[in-house]
Amino acid sequence: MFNTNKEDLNETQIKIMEAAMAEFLEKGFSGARMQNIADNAGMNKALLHYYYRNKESLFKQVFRDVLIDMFSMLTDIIETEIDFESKLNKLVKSYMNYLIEHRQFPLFLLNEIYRNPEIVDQVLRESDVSETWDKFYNELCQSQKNGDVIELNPAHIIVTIVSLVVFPVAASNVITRFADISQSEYYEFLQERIDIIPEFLIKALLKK
Amino acid sequence: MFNTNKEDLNETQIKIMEAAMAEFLEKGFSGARMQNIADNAGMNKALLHYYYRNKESLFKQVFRDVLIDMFSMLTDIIETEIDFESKLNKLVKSYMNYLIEHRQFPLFLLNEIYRNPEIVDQVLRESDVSETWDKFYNELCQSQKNGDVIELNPAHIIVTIVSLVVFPVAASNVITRFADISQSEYYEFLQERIDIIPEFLIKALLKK
DNA sequence: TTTAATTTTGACCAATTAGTTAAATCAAAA
DNA sequence: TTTTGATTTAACTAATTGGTCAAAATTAAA
Repeated sequence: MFNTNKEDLNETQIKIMEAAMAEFLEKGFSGARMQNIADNAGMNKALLHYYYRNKESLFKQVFRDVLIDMFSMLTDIIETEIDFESKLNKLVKSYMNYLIEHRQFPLFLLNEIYRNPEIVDQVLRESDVSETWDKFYNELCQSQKNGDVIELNPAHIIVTIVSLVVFPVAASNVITRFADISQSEYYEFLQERIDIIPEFLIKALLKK
Repeated sequence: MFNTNKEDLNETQIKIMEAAMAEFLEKGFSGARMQNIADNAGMNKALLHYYYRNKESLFKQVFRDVLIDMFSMLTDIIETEIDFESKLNKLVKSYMNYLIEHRQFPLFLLNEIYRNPEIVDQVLRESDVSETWDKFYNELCQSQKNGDVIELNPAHIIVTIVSLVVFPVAASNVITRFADISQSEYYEFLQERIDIIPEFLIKALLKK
């Protein structure tokens, strides 16, 4: 998929990547400051530019890493050969769990892809994300032909699934503020959803 | 709700607000440039500061306007007295239509509230957004008591509805890139969803 | 041990950017 | 017409920020 081997990064590079990821996730590309990254990595700013030509290349690397991380587990599940209902159930549960542990990822991706399409396009093209989705798409079509899944443009079904899984995490800050609840209360709420959503989807999408 | 009367803005202020909104929606707070705003408003940068103390106050005004716009129509519909199914149907359809015409709004709000909670908090508190949601929440509870709506924590129902309505718009750039389709193809797709989603929700949430 | 290459640093630079100031212009009132 | 206050501008400032460079420190090789 990508030719980034985390193994052949030295200690300095790892510290840079950790600090850079924290900074970019929190502030986004335009809000992030190279000086902050250097400080939090415990080093001189010039050393950042020694390892990464400029802010953009450092950002690209972070973006790559986030994208890989977000889709590798997804790919693993989609590749396994089980019936559609089980796969849907496992996919949704695993992914919701994953997103709850990486709450910053969805909004980061949504945002940077919106604001920086050029930077991001090439990274996206290098990945095999779309192939993975193709496989799921085809299995969905097959399940529809088998009469297991309701008749509805499969693209709509996929967007429905993704919406229900991703949005509550991407919008967690907005929701906690609007509903005036604490982060931990909302965390509990999301935990509940891990059981509710697969059930909801299976009821709504599968013919019984 | 807010005491901003668009009527008592002079021509200059209107030009500023239009240019500022375009800039902030496209680039976000940290990516936006006062110079760009001045240029696109066809004026000197100092004039910006004559009307708005600083970038932050200008941004707040834009944020306010977006928030008001996004929730005023919502409020109108929620306030009308019709049965729950009709209200849900109308709410979802109107709002999806609205969002398709204002695609930049959802991601803008998600993002700025995440990155700038302080700036945004006071604007949020001034609004009566939460009251509006309370009314909908109560009507939902009532419909559950009447046996019209399935038993499920109403908060989960509301988040489910909002996810399905908002996410496909907020993520439109990501989805068009991942699915490798054009903006206009996705626009068609969203138009289809305006009929699909209310139907889907009513089937999933209402007892028949 | 000496030499060469790599890694790290402090000090600096150039460009950008938000914000200021004082003067000029304009409109309305006296 | 003159004066007064509001509006607009050009030129400027101070601070921030991404990026550079030459030298120092460290590590690896000879």
